[in-house]
Amino acid sequence: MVSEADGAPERPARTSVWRQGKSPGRGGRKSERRDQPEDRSPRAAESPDPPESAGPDSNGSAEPAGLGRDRITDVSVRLLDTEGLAKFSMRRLAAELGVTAMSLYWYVDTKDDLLELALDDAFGEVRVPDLTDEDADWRDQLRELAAGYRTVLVRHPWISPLVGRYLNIGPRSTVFSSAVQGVIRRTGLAPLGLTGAISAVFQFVYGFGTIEGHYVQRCAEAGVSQDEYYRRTRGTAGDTVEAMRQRDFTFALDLLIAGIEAMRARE
Amino acid sequence: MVSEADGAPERPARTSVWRQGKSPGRGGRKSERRDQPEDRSPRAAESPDPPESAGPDSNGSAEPAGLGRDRITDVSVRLLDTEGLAKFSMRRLAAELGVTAMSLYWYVDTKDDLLELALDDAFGEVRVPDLTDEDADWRDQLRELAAGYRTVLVRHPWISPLVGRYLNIGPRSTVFSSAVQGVIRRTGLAPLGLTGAISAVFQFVYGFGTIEGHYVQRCAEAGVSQDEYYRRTRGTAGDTVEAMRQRDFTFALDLLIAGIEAMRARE
DNA sequence: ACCTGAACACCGTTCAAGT
DNA sequence: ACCTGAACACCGTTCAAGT
Repeated sequence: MVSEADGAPERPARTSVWRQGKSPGRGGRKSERRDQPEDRSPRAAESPDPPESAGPDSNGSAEPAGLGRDRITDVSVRLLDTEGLAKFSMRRLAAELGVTAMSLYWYVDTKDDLLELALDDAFGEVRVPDLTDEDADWRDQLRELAAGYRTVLVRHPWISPLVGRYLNIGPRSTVFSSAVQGVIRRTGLAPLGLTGAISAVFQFVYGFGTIEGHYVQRCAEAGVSQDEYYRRTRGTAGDTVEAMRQRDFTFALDLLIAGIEAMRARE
Repeated sequence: MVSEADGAPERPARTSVWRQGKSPGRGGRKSERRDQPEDRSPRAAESPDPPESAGPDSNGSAEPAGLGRDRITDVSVRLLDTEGLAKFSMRRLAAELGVTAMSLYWYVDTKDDLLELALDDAFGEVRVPDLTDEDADWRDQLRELAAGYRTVLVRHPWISPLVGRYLNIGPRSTVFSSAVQGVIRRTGLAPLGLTGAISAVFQFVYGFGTIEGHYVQRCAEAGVSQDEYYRRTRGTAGDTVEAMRQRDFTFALDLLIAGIEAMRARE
């Protein structure tokens, strides 16, 4: 929502994963895909849906060491972290879970749905500032949110290409997006400038975190420190990579904040 | 270089495609991959390399309607535009060229190399301003370059995920990067702020163009206008999507320029 | 010099079937 | 309710061989 990149999805983005809180959903045998909003009610199909045996909250301690959507999502995130998006496959994940690939399709309609779940989990890691605190400086809150987003992008490099692939309307993504809007609203910019300012700031953080994560990953794969890698590709040494990067990030964020203040004063 | 997104490459980024101007390169039977810079001189292998029969400039009109790296690259770009990155395969491309997939490997070592070539071609479409013109306002030149980058990102949505995948040191990419640096240098910012300012501006444009391209693509796939799509997903109508977007882009760019001026005055 | 056929080790997903 | 085996239609890439 805030920024994105493309991995060229095969089918138009849908929102099906989020149709029901977290209960595993049947795929429906024929996968009738329509873009009409609300074309299938939560459990309207002809098949006998699960009777929700453990009461309204389906994840007590009742999960009998089985799969479950939560466990599948957790292991997906771990696998994506360690092996990367390119090597992530349903078969590989299933093997990790000690099960065949086809079992996964009971909990998830497609691989894309699974990735949406993992992505939303990752967004849950971004700490959001308390927007009801009227004494807090919006600049500090903006810096906190930007830093948090950057950190997550670097910690989970696979999220960058996914951010643009889906609509990102999962619960945790929504919390993040709302926080972004909330912080920018506190700047005192005129309403017409809000979305532009959101773009300016968070597209920047997205791009910055994306290269940074990529760089870190490349170094790890090459078995080389960031400074060593830099020395090899750029030649000149001098400062440490992390120091240069932190300086650039801070400078750019200060630039954006100064820009916001200038625009606010302009109207 | 200026910004990137990740499609999770399988192997560490190399620079092999650019080792020789544009002559097709043999793969080398065993593909000895080392990261040492300059570990293989242009033509030092044991295999008998092509004798460059048509003189130093290999592409006169001597291409006998065969493949050739240029034609392969051109068709790749066209295919990527029409069918997207996900559906782009060596087999599909070969079919388009009326040849088997394996033929391509005579001209290109890997699919990644091919994508690097296509990406560089796309960067060649960005018009760069005349940086030697001292009378020109850097703000105008910045706006021109930003608009050009945005346009290319939207016209070729597949480049977004590739920008981060490779080093982008092809000839056309290099021209673009140099122009970016040149424009920012003209702002009068102190040297330490230059890279940060480049980040702020071009990561923003990258992110902005990426969502925009994605949105356009999604609408096209759904066979629906942008405004119709917006109405369906957001509900409220009012302004046209293109108008809102242009307003946001302009506002954000103005914000960034104001930010640059503020930072310049600060030192 | 250029191109191919056959093969290897993978994919995501469906379907009918098991318990 | 949950899981599987077999199958379909794909991948990128290698290798030995053709002309």
